[in-house]
Amino acid sequence: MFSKACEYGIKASIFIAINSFEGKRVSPKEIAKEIDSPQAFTAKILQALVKHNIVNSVKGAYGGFEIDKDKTAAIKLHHIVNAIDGDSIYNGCGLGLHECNEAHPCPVHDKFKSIRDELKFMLENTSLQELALNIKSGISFLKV
Amino acid sequence: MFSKACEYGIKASIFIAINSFEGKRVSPKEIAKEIDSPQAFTAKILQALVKHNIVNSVKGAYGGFEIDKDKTAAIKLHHIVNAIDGDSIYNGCGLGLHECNEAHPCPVHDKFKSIRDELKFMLENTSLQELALNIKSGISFLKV
DNA sequence: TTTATTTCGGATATTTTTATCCTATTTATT
DNA sequence: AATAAATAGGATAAAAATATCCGAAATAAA
Repeated sequence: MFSKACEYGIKASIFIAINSFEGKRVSPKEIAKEIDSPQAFTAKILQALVKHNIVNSVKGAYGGFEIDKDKTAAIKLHHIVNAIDGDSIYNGCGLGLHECNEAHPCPVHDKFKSIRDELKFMLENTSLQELALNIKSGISFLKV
Repeated sequence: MFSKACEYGIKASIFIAINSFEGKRVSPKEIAKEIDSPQAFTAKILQALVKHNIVNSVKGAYGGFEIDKDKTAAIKLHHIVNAIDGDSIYNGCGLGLHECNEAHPCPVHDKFKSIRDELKFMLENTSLQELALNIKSGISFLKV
């Protein structure tokens, strides 16, 4: 579904959000430990998230990664997914046709339509805030 | 969503089915041309489909690949997808957790639930026969 | 039995994804 | 100004996915 990079990116964003609620910045090391991912690779993904203005980074001593508290409700899953994997999951053709639409559909175009739409809706309407709150309250988990 | 190999496998199966309706066997060369895929790689995928009893192969002169006419209605997309990609698309965790279920859900477990279920249902209830008939009648397309 | 045709399957190559390492740069503190 | 602590980013490595090549084996027809 998602690439590894994207999975790490989503989980990292959630962990950063949780800490930002409490005014804490976190390092790639802490993040990687908490989401069970390779540290250096995670750092690279964080760079991408910073470039896409999803995550904010502060260099130097006492620096780290953070997310503006007031932005977590506005940041939706699709922002993160788009930044890392692009939009092909819900916009691309299920069978890889270059041109696939109502007028020229691939064999599974119609079968996939509602699935793709539901996926897109979910990604566009799920906020980082709610995911972070669910982790915080022990409703869901970032690893194992 | 699916791997390239799986995309090719689905399209190849459809093309073979169409030809089998007319009692014709097809070669990797014809298949690759018709579904716009690399020939040798497609041949490898066909071997996998043969091993999984989805496609039948006949060696030697006048040989080629075919699918038992009477099996196309029973062959569902999930048979092909499972043979090539496994079941992780609809059974695996969306964020790659090793253990992800109602009791220990990942952050998107619930959000994905209906999407995964719908995808699974679709794959289990879409037959090769209907996909092949749609291609045959010009309703859908295998390439471009 | 020979020949032509065709799939099978092992070896290899290429590309993409995933992952690691090291140095440069930035910044707060002393 | 010096130092220590961080991220940034380029170079490289490893693994997986995608793709190609070629000889072996099987089979129908001549």
